[in-house]
Amino acid sequence: METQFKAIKRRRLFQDVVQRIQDLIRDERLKPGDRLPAERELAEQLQVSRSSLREAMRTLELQELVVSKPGAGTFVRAEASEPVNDALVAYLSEGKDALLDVFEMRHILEPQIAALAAERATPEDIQRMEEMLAAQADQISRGETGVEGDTAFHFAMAEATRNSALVKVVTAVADILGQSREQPLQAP
Amino acid sequence: METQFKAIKRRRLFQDVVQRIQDLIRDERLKPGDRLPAERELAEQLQVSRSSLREAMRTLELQELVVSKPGAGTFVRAEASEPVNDALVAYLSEGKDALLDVFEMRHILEPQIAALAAERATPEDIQRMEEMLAAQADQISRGETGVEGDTAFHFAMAEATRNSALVKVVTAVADILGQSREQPLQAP
DNA sequence: GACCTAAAATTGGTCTGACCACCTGGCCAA
DNA sequence: TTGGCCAGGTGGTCAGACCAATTTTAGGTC
Repeated sequence: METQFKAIKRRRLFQDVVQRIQDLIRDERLKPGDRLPAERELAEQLQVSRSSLREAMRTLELQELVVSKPGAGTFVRAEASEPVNDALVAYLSEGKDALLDVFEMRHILEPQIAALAAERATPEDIQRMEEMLAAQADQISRGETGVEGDTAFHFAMAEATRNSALVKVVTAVADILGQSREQPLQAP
Repeated sequence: METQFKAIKRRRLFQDVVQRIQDLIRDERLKPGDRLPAERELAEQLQVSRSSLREAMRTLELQELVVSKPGAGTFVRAEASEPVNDALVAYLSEGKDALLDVFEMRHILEPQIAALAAERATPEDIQRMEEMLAAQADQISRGETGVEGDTAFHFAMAEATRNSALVKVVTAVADILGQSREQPLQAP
């Protein structure tokens, strides 16, 4: 009989440090552009050696959360959201039929988001969405496709849900679909 | 007078080491499961200090190319079939109430995914999902939470939709929610 | 005061050597 | 065969040092 043992995963010091600093950034106690304390000082504050702290820094740097500059210091990265969003876009665009899949995902999300948005939208949200729709109608009347307006409307609706995760995904999806329209011709 | 500046990009030592080992793995001179030379030895071979080598290891580990086991050694990772996109996970985890938002997104996706899966699932898919459910029930009967089984079931269902985008998002969501259970206590 | 320059202080990058906890494998006794 | 014990190897962590790039500061000039 096999009893099941919880896999004891060894926790390394630098991982705790990474977590700690990630939290500080997420909670916006560290804002983009801020300089972290010097390695020696930070190591002492966190009660770890500089070696461990530096291994944590390499991790954070690879996650594009911070950037180290010799002689200057280590800084919280300024443009966090946009480039990371690029990564999401690239990731979701990978693979065969990715475009169709993304389109389908949007189709799935759309009604649910609309429902959520309807629950939570403030008058301001509604006004914004109406503006988006008006802008879209305007675009179409000018003979354009109205794609930009459509994208903006979906984005506004996602924001009205007050759900950051949905906003991120919708943004990425809109990006991908928008991109695909702009470059209809592709490699064989 | 033309002074031409060669684009000086500051290159750090550990980055060279990373490159070197990446190449070895790509060229299959290092195959999955292989053990790398010990840190002390490898450092001497590459003519760098152990500190720099270790920073390189953290990078390779974050790229999921190798894994270090205390007392045992560092091994080339068996290729992960569906590598979890850390960037996506980190991105969706950003911000206030991110966890709640992610949870809500899963709640939104769930019924839709189930519907899609129901349409497209093959007998094999169904069998797999049944196995997942059985495993989950088994876990619960042993007094566990059944979380792993639950996660696996959702993943199987997402795969049954044949939609790669959904699989990716569901995987990331499961990862985030799973992570949050493992680390309940945090910094003050 | 404004402006430039060079020394001093600060900071990340690297190195060295050491100690610890853990894993492995071989040896030996029960 | 089984189980315990021990030595060697390995990753994890630490402390202190030096180097190179950068920032800050202190003088000095106009």
